[in-house]
Amino acid sequence: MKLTQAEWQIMKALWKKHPATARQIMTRLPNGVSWAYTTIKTMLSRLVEKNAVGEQKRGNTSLYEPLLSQRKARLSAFTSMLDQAFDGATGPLVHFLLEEQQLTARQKRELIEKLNEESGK
Amino acid sequence: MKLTQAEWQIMKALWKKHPATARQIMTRLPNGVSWAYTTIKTMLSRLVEKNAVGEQKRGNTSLYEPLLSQRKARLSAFTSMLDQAFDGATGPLVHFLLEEQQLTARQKRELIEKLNEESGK
DNA sequence: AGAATTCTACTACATATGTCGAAGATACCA
DNA sequence: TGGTATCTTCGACATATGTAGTAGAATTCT
Repeated sequence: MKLTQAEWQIMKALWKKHPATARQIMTRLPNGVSWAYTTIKTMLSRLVEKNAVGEQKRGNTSLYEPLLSQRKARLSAFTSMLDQAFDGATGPLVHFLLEEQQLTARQKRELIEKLNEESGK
Repeated sequence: MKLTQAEWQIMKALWKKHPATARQIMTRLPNGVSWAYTTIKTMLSRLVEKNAVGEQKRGNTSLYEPLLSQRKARLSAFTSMLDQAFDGATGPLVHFLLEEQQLTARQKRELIEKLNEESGK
């Protein structure tokens, strides 16, 4: 389930708290993003189509709920980036993470800790 | 410089060896991908537009050359994924990498080694 | 009840992306 | 030198994506 950029915005707002109305989602969008109400409705419809979001009506208003978890969305974003740019190989990615200073010293330390924890169990 | 999926295919073929003609690129595409010659030309034109690829004519034939390095392309793919799906925070990504078994035991070991090397210097 | 507000369902439209085909210019081979 | 293969340039078309307007139904306020 690959989300587009705009869809990510909607999903993030929805993951924060749900179920939620389109109106609520609108208020939760990041500052830079100011979409028309109908734009949000359109995005939601498309997400419902894709089964990434569920919709139930309460009165004349729709309540939306994520069907796609953030974890899965992330996994999908990650693996598709990995396939695309690193031919699916985590090896080069790891190399890249280290070489490109994508990790701060602190993160590296934490990473080491976690890795050690894991190898310990 | 964000590349689309199709553009990645072309770039990968071009990175392998360059300069290269459209025809050569065609033969280097992965097995699954069998685009018409003109499709490849179209992709190349668009990449030239974007300054990701340079073009020089030799006779009536164009020679193409990457202007965008694989490193930069990867960096861009990575950071845009990171921004999109992990709000730009490597912390959650690292967590994710470990939790989701995205790394094999061997990779984790290597990672530890590298991290240690680094912290040592 | 009538007006104002808010929703939904549709439609629309621009730009991006994936994929070519056609037509004319070039190059190469018998 | 004529034919055949190959290139290039343009244009085209479908689907995806971003963004929103309109019209009519439902709800709410006064």
